[in-house]
Amino acid sequence: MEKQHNLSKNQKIIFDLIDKSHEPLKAYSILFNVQKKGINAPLQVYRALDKLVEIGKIHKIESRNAFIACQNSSCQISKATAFSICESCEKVSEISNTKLSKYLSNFTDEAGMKYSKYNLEFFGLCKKCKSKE
Amino acid sequence: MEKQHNLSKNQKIIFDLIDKSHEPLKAYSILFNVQKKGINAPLQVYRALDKLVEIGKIHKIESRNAFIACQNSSCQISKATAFSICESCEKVSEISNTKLSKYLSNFTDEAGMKYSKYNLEFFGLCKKCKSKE
DNA sequence: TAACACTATGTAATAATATAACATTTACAA
DNA sequence: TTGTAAATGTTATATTATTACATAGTGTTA
Ligand SMILES: [Zn+2]
Ligand SMILES: [Zn+2]
Ligand SMILES: [Zn+2]
Ligand SMILES: [Zn+2]
Repeated sequence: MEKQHNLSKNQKIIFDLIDKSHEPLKAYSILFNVQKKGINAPLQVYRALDKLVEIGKIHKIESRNAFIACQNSSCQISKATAFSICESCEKVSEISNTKLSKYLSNFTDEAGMKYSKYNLEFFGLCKKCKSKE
Repeated sequence: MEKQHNLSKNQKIIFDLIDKSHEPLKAYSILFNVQKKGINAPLQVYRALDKLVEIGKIHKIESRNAFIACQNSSCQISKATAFSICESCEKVSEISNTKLSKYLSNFTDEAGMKYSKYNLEFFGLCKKCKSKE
């Protein structure tokens, strides 16, 4: 049984916006979009984003400073994330590949260090962009 | 035979600083440190950083907005990078593990997409910080 | 040499991303 | 109902990164 996180008002507004979007959203673009709903300041956005990331409802695409909704229902805590990023159209997809996540979650370095978390970003051309070349 | 990149004046100053550092450096901390050498503006730093990243002499730690020298002589182009990051002391090391890099370089997703580049960041506690717990 | 292309530099202004500090309110369990 | 943690509201500010434009150096080739 997964822990149920009841989103607060601001968290819900911001999550809904990200979830409906088909592309990663940046914090200030989120801010702009929710101003009609009474969210006026960057900090209100960042606080909601922090919480949503913490509980795994969204992920931050570090190389883009942007946020997407988790596309992988089982990934309630964002400790093991992998994404594919098209360098042409900037389409981002979350990769959910059991073998990959097992491989990385069990990865141990030379010094015997085991990691509690990872983030992997793959870059290339998506199908669409590849066919246009 | 690897292509020899003769660094320009600014590139050399900034690379030397990063290379001597035992921790990732942020752009504005670099700027502060090279002002005595005649580099006065953010853009001069960012231009040198961009070039150094492009030729693989340094890497950007995306989750930290910071830069470290490549610790892996064979990685002249930064298309396949992996790092371990201590969440307590912020120590960062570049991982050079042939199996891992082969696994990731050959990774193909469900849709058959192959990637030309990846960046992986592992998080956890380094040896030192673990023993202090 | 002269013409050209390319890379790098210098400088000012500004855009984009993110956090600090403080006051108040809400949710909810002991 | 009282204590505590979480969330909110607001202002100001810090940090990270780029645009725009002018100039200078480097190397190649006609
Ligand atoms: Zn996810
Ligand atoms: Zn694409
Ligand atoms: Zn490297
Ligand atoms: Zn540590």
